[in-house]
Amino acid sequence: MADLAKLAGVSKITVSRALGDSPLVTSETRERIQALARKHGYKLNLSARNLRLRRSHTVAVIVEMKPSSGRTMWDPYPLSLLGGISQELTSAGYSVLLTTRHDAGNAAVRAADGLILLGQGVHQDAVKLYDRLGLPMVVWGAESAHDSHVVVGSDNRQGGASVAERFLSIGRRHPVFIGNSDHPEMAQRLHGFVDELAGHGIKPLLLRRVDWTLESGVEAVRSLTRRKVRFDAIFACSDLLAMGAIRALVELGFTVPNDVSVVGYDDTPHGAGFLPPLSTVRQNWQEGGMLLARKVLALIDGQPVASQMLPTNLVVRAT
Amino acid sequence: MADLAKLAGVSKITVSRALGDSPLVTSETRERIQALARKHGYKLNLSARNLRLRRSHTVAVIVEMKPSSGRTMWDPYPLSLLGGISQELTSAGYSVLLTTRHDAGNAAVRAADGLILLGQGVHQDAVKLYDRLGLPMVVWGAESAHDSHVVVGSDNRQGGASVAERFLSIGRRHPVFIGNSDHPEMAQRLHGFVDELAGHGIKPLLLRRVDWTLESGVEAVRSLTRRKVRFDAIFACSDLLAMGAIRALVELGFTVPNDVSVVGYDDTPHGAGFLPPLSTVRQNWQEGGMLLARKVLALIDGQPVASQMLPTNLVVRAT
DNA sequence: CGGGCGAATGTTACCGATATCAAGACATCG
DNA sequence: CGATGTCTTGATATCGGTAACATTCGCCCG
Repeated sequence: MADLAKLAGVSKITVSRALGDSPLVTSETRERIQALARKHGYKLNLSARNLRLRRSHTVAVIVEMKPSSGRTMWDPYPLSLLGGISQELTSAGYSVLLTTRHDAGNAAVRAADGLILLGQGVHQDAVKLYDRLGLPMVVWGAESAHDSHVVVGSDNRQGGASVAERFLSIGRRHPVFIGNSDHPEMAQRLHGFVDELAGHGIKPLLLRRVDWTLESGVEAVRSLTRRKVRFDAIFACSDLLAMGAIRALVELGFTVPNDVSVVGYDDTPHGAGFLPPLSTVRQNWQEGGMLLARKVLALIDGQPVASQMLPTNLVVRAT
Repeated sequence: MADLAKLAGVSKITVSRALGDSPLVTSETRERIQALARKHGYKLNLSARNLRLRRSHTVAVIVEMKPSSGRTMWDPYPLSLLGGISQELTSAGYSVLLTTRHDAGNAAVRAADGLILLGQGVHQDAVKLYDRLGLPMVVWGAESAHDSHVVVGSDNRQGGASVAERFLSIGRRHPVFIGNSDHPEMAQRLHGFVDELAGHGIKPLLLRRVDWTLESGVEAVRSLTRRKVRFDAIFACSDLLAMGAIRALVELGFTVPNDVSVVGYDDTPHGAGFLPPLSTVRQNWQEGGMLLARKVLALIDGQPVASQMLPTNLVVRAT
């Protein structure tokens, strides 16, 4: 910047102002200096600016990823969520710092202007951990009554309710829920499901499964038949679970959807390609990401921000 | 740091040295100062350090994402790749800056110490664009003879060849390839496939499909039967294509794998849950990510670095 | 006993930007 | 015509670290 100043025959500060589109400089000098900057490939030094401005223009996104192997990040938090976040933040001039949960104390994270937490649903303690940093923070997941974070998520309650509605409307009377009610988001799906059914005097069977894997779905259905339970509809908390369930059903001689209706959750492309094509509840992740980003930015800006749930919609395919 | 210095009764620089584990300070003072820092919750200011050190300790990861909607990032570049990158970089003290292709000129990207490009396979021009920044750069994808970037990818050639081998070993003689040979990675899968078959005097039918969607797979198979082509094996370049193909085959009255063998690519969890479970070629993304990270770090370090292809392996399931 | 050497710590300058306050040029006004 | 105000630009200090060079001190050795 000093060099540019010399070239333009002005002082450093004038260059700074010109490049920052400050109204304090004549439009003439501004343009002259900007042209000069372009010509010489001048690059602003972000560290210097951040140092002086005492902010980092960075939002840290903390993703829950089991480190090596295990559950990959395939299922619950697809990249489109990250895509939405990234798109929105960078277009606001912010950088996106990606970290996993395990470098919590990371200096770079602490230096961020704001935090977005993804996939912390299971670990409320993790949320508290980051809370201590005292940074503007937005969490993806389910809203819970007794804590005060800003939460963005899809309306899991409504998602569950819409499945119940569908089951009722096609005459199903013995529904089963497969999922993990300890997980806040899943618990809400369950609540929506149960409440809607309760309105019609029906109480679903709850089948608790911790894993979201295919095998888990298979096993769930097998256990149902082992216990000789009567059922005609399954609401699985993820597409993978649903696919596992269908697989087991077919193996056991049931037909889908004639004997048993099955609905999954997430609307993964692979679910759509399943045979038969899976009915499922869709969440709009891209938009969720954009919303998350906008909320942190608002918080950083000091504006009041409220939690928000995005609507979901039931995609009825062949199951 | 100045405050800490006052508290400890030493100078700033001694504090700096103590916290940086420099051998220039007595272990006694070092520990005293470190304890003091912990006690008072001292936080290093990264901007200041980066400014002084003239480096950002940051690697930018540039991801090809269609902005709004369209193909989400589900299919080709799963999060586990990012996970591997992030894990490796942060444990080396680096930050991961996530950006999409569309904020190319981004000041933060230019300030990074290194670049990792993901999903640029289709856009060789994008690679050149970033090349101009003159930063250490590593690209995920297929190695091509006529450019000089450091490339990490999975061995698509070998992947294709292994499918061919399998087809031959089970007596298939009329194989079809579905994919987009303009895409470098896919082209190599095709080459591996074709070369291996050629060794046995067989020439596969090439069915060019640009999209990696389910519908595209369906359509591909329909066009085959419309043209009354004889075929007994399909190698699809993605699991989704394969699932679409199978779906169409079943609709058209073929049985899989009796009439037609089908193999996909990527080993997605959903492919494994498909009915019937999909045979596919697996790539180890997590490891790919870690390798990418290690290579950029080595480049930043000034060490010589070579491209590297990771082995793939064929997972034979029911198709 | 003084010069020399090494270990521990300190002084000063600097990285590259921006905020604050000051100053010069020029127009307006009583 | 001098006072006042507006517009544009500049000098200086500062953000929080670290490198280079300087200093102090104790010890060894001839």
